[in-house]
Amino acid sequence: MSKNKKLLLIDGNSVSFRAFFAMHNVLDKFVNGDGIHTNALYAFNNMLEIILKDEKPTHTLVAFDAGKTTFRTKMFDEYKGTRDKTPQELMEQLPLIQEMLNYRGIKTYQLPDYEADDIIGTMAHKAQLDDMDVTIITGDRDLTQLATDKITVKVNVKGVTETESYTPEHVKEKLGLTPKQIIDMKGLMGDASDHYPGVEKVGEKTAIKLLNQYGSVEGIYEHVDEMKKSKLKEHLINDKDKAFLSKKLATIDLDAPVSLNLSDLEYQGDNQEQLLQFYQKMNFRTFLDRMDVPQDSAEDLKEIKVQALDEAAIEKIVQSDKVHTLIVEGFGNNYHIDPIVGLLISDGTDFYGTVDFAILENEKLKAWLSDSTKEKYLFDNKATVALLHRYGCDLSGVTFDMLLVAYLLDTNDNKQDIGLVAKNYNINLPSEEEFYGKGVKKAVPEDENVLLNFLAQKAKVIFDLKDKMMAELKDNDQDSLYDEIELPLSNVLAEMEIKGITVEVPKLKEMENTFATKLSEIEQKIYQEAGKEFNINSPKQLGVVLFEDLKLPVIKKTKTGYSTSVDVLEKLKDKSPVVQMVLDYRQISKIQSTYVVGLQKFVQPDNKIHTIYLQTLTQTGRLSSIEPNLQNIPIRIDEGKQIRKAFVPQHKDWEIFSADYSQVELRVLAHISGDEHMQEAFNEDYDIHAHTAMRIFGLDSTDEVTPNMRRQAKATNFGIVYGISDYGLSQNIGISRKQAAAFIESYFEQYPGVKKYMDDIVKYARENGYVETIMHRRRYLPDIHSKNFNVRNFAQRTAMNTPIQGSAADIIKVAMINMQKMLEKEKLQANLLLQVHDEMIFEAPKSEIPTLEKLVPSVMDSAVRLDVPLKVETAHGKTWYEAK
DNA sequence: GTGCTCACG
DNA sequence: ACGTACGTGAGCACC
Repeated sequence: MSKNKKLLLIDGNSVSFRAFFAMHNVLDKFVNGDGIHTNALYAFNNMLEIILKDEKPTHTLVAFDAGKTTFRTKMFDEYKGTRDKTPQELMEQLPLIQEMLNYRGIKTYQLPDYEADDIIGTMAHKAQLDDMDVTIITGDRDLTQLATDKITVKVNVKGVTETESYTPEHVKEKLGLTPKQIIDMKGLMGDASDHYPGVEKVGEKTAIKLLNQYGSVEGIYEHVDEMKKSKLKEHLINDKDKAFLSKKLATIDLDAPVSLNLSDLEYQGDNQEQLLQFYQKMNFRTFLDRMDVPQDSAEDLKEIKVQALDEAAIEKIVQSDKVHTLIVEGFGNNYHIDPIVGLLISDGTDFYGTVDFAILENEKLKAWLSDSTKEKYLFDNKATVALLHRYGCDLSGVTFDMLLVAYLLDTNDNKQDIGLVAKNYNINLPSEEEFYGKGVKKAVPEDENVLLNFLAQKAKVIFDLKDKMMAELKDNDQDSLYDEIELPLSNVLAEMEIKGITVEVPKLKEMENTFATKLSEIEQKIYQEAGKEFNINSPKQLGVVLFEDLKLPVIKKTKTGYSTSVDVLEKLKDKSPVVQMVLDYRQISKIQSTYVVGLQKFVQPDNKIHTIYLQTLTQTGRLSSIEPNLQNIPIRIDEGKQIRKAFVPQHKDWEIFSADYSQVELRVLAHISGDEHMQEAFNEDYDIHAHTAMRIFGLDSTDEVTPNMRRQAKATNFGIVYGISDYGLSQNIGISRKQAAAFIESYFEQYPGVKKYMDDIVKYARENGYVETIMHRRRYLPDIHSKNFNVRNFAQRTAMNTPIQGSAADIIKVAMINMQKMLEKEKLQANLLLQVHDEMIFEAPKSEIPTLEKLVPSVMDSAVRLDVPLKVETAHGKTWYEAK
């Protein structure tokens, strides 16, 4: 009857579930005035707005599951038996979601004894008979069996705002099956998450193969007798009943006793008034903003009156006892060189701003900035300190750095953007990109009032969110991580960056010439061998030469062609002389472009490189270093290591001094796992890798350990820290997967505490949604609940690794802060210049080296108290090269 | 802008 | 059966 009618069907339970876990990391931020969590509600509504806009349905229905028992549990009482309980924080939101849907003019429905799937199947079927187009939105793939020419099934991917569309063509492309055959596939393979069995040893691959041959479960069993004798045939025969039962369980009912007519589903559109009240009750600012209704002006950020930051204003500021928020706005991402564009100071009531930096020469303002009794809030202390330093100002008295707090609360808030943080709290402040534009359009607004108003908005947001964020920090037991580690560290890092490390450019120039000659030599040889000239740096062109012209065997492929990575080339070394040449070329070319040439671009007129440490980026709590990255200067191969000869102390008669923690991650593991054998090894200061080798190879003494055994044990220790898999270990040390699995088993037998830690931490992550370090640094792991095997496994390995890597990061951060204090206290001239995850690099007068050799290890090994000792090794020399 | 490769811990 | 080591940044080719 109607070509242009369109029905939108949503699986309420599965989408709510996904919405909940997609925003699980912000669970505590989304709480309304009544203490009810609203994260799933928020994400669900966000998705709904996008879907309604895209689909423009005329009819809508959201189906929910009615209860625990269904006709399926009657057929098979373990159906969905082992499924985790729905979290309480989600349970309380389900009625709210239904309420909101009502206000949005969308019908909701549930039916005793039936799942949402069956309601959707039935209504989709009805609508199809009526010639309507149907779109189904769901969080899980079970519904894809419903796809037809008229019915499209869209499955949420990555959260809920993106979907993957399943049409019959798409199913064919992905699986090589028709949608209906998905039921047969599930019958054969079963479903782990719904907890019903299929045929033993039959997974997706086998199921698809069988169905391509025989069409359906019925078809398979008609021909099962004709199959060749095989394990598969045996399993099929043994599990015939299971296959048919599972197929039934997997089949969505298209004729459930649903008491709805299509006309009941007509989309009504929003009830503005009720929806408005509802959003207000839920504190949904973003949605209120979109509703285009007048708002409470007290909360409105749109216009803030900014007064001039002049001498009169400064007088008021310095006289005041109030806390002030300070915005020093840089433009560009390198605050060591890019310009400052604006300055704003506010006590929350008055906002004083200027774009004229002569004001920073004002002595009263200078004194106020450096006065530690004058309390200040800001966003990004390190950047602010660095910017002000360039104008001869010191900064002190900062107690709230919103950047650091946001990152500690959730390591995913690592975009260094105040607008993005504000959005997490439902406050509509433009992001840097939204305000300044991006790409070629990126620019400071011509009208300075526009800019100052933006800065005022930032200041206001900082005031508005400070209490809430600090309270969250306390709830998470992270206040001392912030007060005692991250905030003091930001000052230490600022000092290190500002100080910079001296580089001898002539030394780099000299290397550049040497390597250039070497490169062109190898280049010519490669061309000769290959019989043609080509770009060796192009993996594509290189692939053609190696695998087509020279016909070398293809070991690995990438998405786009042949892989030419080191591990592939290593295996092809003896097949053709050109392979070794390419390896040599690659090595030198990397050193040349990234380091010899690359680093020179960063040397400033003071002959120094000033890197930027990102303190709020990594998921584990480590630092990272950019522009340039000084944490990956070559050391493993000698040609590369030469680069370090260009890094020198800033004065004659000074030296570079370095100190690193020995096996800090394994010591952390020994501590947090409490494993007796591993702790003993460290307490007795044994060679840990040899000791591990002795244990896993069942030897009586470390004297029997061969170098190869030690090497393998070392790799296993690393693997353990990374959240081991037999495959990963086998690849790394070139043994079979079986052998690797045996190593791991033996390892866990010898170190049962480690095994227990691995099991417990994954369980902890599942129950709490996050893991934490010894200093309570948190990392949320929503993927721990993923249905996807790979995604879930990755999250599990992360759960194992993060507390280890993160605690090691905590430890060195404490050591850096203590070290800086100690240098000051002892009035040493030595400067802390660099940090490379487990080591600190200093420059110091030669005369101070003996002092440092005692002092630095003692500060580092006493940074925290673990159940095993920390061990520190030091070295020094004229250049960084010699300090190792 | 994305993918590949490779430098570090 | 699935396809894997953990955490980063930068240069180059190619679209």
